[in-house]
Amino acid sequence: MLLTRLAQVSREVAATAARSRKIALLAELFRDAEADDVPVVIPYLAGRLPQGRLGVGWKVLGHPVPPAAEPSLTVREVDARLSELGKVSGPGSQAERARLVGELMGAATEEEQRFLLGLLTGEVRQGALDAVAVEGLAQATGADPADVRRAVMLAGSLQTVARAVLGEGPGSLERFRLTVGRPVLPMLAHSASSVAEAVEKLGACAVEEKLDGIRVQVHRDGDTVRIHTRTLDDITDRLPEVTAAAMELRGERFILDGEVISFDAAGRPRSFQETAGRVGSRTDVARAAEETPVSPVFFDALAVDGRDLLDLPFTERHAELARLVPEPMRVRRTVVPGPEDIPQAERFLADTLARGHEGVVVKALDAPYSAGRRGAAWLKVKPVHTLDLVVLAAEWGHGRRTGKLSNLHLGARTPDGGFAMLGKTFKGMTDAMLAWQTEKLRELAVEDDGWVVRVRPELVVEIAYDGLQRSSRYPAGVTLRFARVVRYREDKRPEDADTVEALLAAHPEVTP
DNA sequence: TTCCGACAGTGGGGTCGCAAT
DNA sequence: ATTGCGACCCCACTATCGGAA
Repeated sequence: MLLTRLAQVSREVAATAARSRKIALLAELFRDAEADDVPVVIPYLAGRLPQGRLGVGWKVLGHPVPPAAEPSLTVREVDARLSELGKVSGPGSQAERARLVGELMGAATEEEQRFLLGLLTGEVRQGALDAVAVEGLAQATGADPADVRRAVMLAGSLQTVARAVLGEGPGSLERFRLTVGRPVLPMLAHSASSVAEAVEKLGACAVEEKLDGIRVQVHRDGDTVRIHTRTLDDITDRLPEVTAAAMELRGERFILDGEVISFDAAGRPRSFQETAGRVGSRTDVARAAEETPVSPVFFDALAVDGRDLLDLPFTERHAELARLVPEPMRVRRTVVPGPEDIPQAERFLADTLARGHEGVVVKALDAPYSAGRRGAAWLKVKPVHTLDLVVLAAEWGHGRRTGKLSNLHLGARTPDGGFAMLGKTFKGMTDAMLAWQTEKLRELAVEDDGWVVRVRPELVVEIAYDGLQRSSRYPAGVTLRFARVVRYREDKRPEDADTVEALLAAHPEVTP
């Protein structure tokens, strides 16, 4: 298959908002793909490279190359060239990668160049990723979309399933079963603004502590342990303590879901930054493990003794978990029979926060494990802080925000009468707010370099955030975690905004 | 007809590791 | 030795489509 076909379909898919039309376009393309094209066409259409990331970013791609007049590249040829590119390493590798990319781009037409650029930078933005590809696959083969989706979740990979179903038909989907040793996409949670709201929604539920660490899926098959992240990357080699812990458990074959986190000597959780730094360390794991040991804390069992538990209600899965995993290695929880017991749930949240954790996850007792879904059966509740800050500048948006001032630079007052930038946010604003702030900030503009528009510090905005973290980037030595806009405060003047001093006082656990 | 679940888009900060300087 | 870049952790929120109620 020619790359130009893919690039055309991608453009058409991006041009339509209707999901049904996107699906039909992908289905038509899948039907035309040859068997050997499939392992490439599928990930490309889902906006991914089969090789994963290649170490090619905006810097390497920064030099435009004159496009070819006629399309000639095949999908498989592109894939082969990118595989070569991925193998380049060592001194001089960056220049060599740039050369290879330039060569490839030179063979591509303008439309193909745009498509490749999106692929290489992970920004295809055609409004069709995995979910639409799954539907398209079902339509192309006559399979039940639910069966295709389930197979993808269990295989942890779209292309494996695509190859099977396009080559052998819907019957092949049956062989994708939960298998110890093969990672499954984890179930995710929605947010709720209070435990009361969450319990009202779910009824009988478990309220569990939410640890601020790294999500892990631990597989043990006899003497073999494998540890995967939320995106199914294998991080076994970085976490010897977790492997050891899994070997201590009273089971030979299982899949557990949990969080890995570092506790200090007093048993208090270390900051996310410390845990993440440890889990990210690959070079001297033994030393990292000594300095910042981590512990696995489990909250679900997907398989035990090779038995698939996914469709069992949470109550039963948890009973299996409790049989296998001793209490200290399980997440703390309380079972809440119904809305009349909301005070119990609230006490549990308060207690969890007092012990230094992030919040709670409220889980319906009767819900199955919805692998790969952001199911409504799990609701996270975290405390939200708010501040009144001053807009110091704003950045021009991209994509659907092109032409709008989007990303706000936020400042808190300093003792000298100035402002210290605490971070940025583009979250929480509606289209109406986006339009309003674009107008307003243009009136206040003092400088526009085409990227950042600096403004007179006069506009006050209420910002919600999850907490403070240390920062080497910002002048106060701290930055807001997950800042988002709540509303503009036109009733407030900049001198009414919050101060850095007050912010630091409100978060004594974080020192700049 | 209205509601709501699922999904994509829009990017945020930090840390690590590698290559370049 | 330091700096810059890319990958990959954590993540909130809104808009939109299309099926469910």
